[in-house]
Amino acid sequence: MPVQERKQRERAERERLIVATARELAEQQGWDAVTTRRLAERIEYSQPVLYSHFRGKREIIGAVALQGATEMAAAVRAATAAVDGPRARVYALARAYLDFAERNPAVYDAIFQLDGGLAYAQEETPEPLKDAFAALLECLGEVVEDDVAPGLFTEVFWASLHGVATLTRSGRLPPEDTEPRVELLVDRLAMV
Amino acid sequence: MPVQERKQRERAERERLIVATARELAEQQGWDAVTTRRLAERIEYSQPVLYSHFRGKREIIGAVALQGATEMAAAVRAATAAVDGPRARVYALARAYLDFAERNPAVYDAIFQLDGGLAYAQEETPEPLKDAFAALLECLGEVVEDDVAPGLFTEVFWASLHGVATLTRSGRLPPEDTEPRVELLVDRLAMV
DNA sequence: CTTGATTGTCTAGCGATGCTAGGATCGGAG
DNA sequence: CTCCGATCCTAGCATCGCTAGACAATCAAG
Repeated sequence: MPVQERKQRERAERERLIVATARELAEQQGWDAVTTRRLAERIEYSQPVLYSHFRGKREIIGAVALQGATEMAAAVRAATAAVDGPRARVYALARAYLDFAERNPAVYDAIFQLDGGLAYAQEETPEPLKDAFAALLECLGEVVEDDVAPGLFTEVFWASLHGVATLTRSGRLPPEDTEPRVELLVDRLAMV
Repeated sequence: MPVQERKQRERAERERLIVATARELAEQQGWDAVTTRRLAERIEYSQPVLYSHFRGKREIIGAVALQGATEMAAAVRAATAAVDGPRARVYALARAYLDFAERNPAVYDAIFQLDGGLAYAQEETPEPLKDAFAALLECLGEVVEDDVAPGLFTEVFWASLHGVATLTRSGRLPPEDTEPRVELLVDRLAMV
């Protein structure tokens, strides 16, 4: 009975469309503009269809976050893989992280600021989130001394980048000096 | 004609009441629960009265932010004043900052996360915000080498604390290890 | 003391929001 | 051909931020 399979395929396809459209709309006009009505209109279905895929707006944000986390992990790995030397890799990581945040502000918010109903820092944390953290740890583990736990070091480094990213984007830090900030951060935190 | 003065006093008093009530409600149930209706009900006036004091909800958040920034500056100065040694002062500052964020999450959000319509990092930035930054700078300027600008250093240190504070409170960092994170941060960033 | 205007406050309502109930419509199975 | 179940939509609920316009209280002038 391949008819059911086709329906399942179409359903999965529509779900991807919802997530992609929500993401697009959020990047264009911010998450506040992502209303269930507008979203439904853009995918050319009625509102209740959204609720047959997701429990609510939160879960849609969560879906965008998972997609974004996967991309961010890939971006970080790509940026660090091409670089020689642990310290230089950390620089590349920091720049790639902030670059991702700047280029995909809505996705970054979905992952790190908004409530997408996801579990963080737990066993049941979704794989993409774990993997994004792992991508950071792979690189940062190389520049941590023996007496410091790599996980702890990664958390601190990540938090610092997160602070720079969010404060800059909300206008609380002047954007011009991002580069020297990153240099200072890497110089001090990464002690080979 | 002291009757007008009395009215002005009463008006100012009511404005304080609005800000205090908004803050209280936000700390109790989160900023989402601070609706104009609920707020009006609590101060025992009708909704439009709020709009005779503030342009809208944003400005109310902004007012809470300014009040909070003043308190935070005082908290930081009080925590650092009682400590001997520049490095120990930096520890005290970091703990005081994170403590303030944990004890006043809604106020912290008003200052550093939400949009209160305030200008940051500019000339027309309100005095309380400038002063809060100044409070950090006073302490951190003591542990910065000559070849690093104190302002830049303060920004980076602040951003790192902000990252730890926000990621912890949103459940993205496990709260148990905050203490070692702060130690690592201070050890690395503050190089006497 | 009585006007008239100004100031202050409230009731009621607008256009949105997230979300849901209940009816219509369409397809495959007997 | 008829039924039944899945699928989708219209319509609506409660709530949101915000505002217009009516009403009442207060004050200066006659």
